[in-house]
Amino acid sequence: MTADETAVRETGQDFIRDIVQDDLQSGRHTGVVTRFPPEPNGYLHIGHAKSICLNFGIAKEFGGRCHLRFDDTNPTKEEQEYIDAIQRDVQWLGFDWGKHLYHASDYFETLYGWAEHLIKAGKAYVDDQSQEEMRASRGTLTEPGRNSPFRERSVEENLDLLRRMRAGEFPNGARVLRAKIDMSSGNINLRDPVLYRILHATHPRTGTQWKIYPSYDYAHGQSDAIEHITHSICTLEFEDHRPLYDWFIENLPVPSRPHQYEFARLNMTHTVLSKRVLNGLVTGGHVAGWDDPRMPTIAGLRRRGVPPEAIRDFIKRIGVAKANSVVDAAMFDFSVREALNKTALRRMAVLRPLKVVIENYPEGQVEELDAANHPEDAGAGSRKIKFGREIYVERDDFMENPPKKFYRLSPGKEVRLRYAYFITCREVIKNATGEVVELRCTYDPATRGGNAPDGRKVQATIHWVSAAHAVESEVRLYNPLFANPSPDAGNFAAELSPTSLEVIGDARLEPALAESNASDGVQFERLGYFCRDADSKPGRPVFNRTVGLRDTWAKVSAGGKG
RNA sequence: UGGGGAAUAGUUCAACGGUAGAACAGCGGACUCUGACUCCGUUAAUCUAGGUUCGAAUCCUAGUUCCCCAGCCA
Repeated sequence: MTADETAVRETGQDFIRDIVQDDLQSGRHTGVVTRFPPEPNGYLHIGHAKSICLNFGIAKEFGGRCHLRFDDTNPTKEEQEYIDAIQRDVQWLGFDWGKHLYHASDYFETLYGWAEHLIKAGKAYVDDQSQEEMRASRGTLTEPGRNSPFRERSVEENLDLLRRMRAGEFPNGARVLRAKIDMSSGNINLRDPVLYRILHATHPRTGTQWKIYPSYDYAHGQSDAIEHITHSICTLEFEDHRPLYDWFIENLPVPSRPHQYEFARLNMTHTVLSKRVLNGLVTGGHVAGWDDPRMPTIAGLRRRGVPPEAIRDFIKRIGVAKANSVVDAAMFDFSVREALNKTALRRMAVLRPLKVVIENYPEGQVEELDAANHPEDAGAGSRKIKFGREIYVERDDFMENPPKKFYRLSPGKEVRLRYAYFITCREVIKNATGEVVELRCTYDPATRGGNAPDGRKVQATIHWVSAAHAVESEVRLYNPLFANPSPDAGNFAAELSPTSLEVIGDARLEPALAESNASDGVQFERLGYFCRDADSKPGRPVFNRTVGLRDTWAKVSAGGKG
């Protein structure tokens, strides 16, 4: 290998980019054209994001282009709603197909013409066998299939039959057009695959114009060729379709010679990335819709507050290879936190309020304190927060009988109220059942703003909101849909986690949060990243937890090592 | 008993015959007006057995394990 080649190699990040690079370098292609080819039969999910980032990413990196092409060859499953949602999601992810929006249905006439071409070449025939007969004669994984009794029809008869199929003369399932390849092939895809089936259905784009529809295998590669796709990138399960892909390309007068490459699809712990299951979750009412924030759909992640750059970063981190794998969901959370940490403004919110009365603070007095919007970014500015005699703190930030490593509030202990004062817990008030309902504390006026002139330190800083000014809010805490890291997709309903959604009805927010209208993520200090949900009503905002902050204390306390 | 693929730290990827490296997770520490962030340190891997070679994760042979394929779905 020359030094020059070594230098080039270093920019390759995965085996597909290596192939693209080699093809460009060797002159096999002068430019790169890829495509993202969704079937509009469901919403896009994080697994599709991998393919989207790969296809659009490669096009961008190598100065080529990427088409968005709907693989709309099965009108019984496809809907306009999905077509619209897919475009919205790809755009939101940050990719632009420009004017290159296509549909396999754009090529129906050309594909049909090529079907007649195959018949005339003696390479396709109309089969009258029933579905059951075809299955029976296809053979098994270990036994070869048998030729159809209709395999040797004349060109004239085949042409006539195909034309009558197109004209709608036959009912669904009566006949199919098959390629004449090899019924004894070890590769079942080559045992005379179906090219066209009769489907009396309404297509979102072509309406009732067509009575026959091409199969995936017959449509996909030819669509690639028509669009001059150079690298047709798909997932592993299509690996043994490649010989068929190539067979069509070699036997048809196509305008270009695309090549198919396969990579391993994404799998993640605690979720299921299968359109069938996701569809089942929606139609079965297990979730609130395709954009339920617990869903791994792009729409769901967006509603949960995940920024598109976090998804792109995650996809970049997991890489591309041919080995099946399951990515730890913690890796996704990391990308989300990393993206949000940079941009999310800091705010204070108390999820589970515990009232605190500051006994030595003048009754009726209110003052304004400065709070940074982003401690690591002075450019984000600051805001005023109101402080008064009665405040709320987080119930989790108080323990009557704390273990040794509990730094927060407990009887006699002094802590800092973020951006405000040091307070010391003097008294614990309980109700009849023994539940702590209020804390009586004192504050040190000299610590205004959060620093003690005498230099004394406190172990903890806790968040708070002014009771008189706080806005009551609903906060939705999301946890994985499946507690099981590898749920059984075949039995997904039984696998659903009962704690995937926890709704808090009486959270208290600092007023600045009620004013926020944008969907930008905010950090509730010490709690996590949240975003305002569209269900918000005037005076009663609703927030979704996008992801919690890393919580070392939770780990320590859960381990009983306190 | 068919065809097509894949095996490297707990996880996901690198290493393209020449020192097995990163990220996430874990563990320990520093810093801190977020038990966050950041920083530092650290645990931890080539499926097995042969062979070729000065040298093998990489090449060869034989195994093992896992995944995909028998839709008129994609």
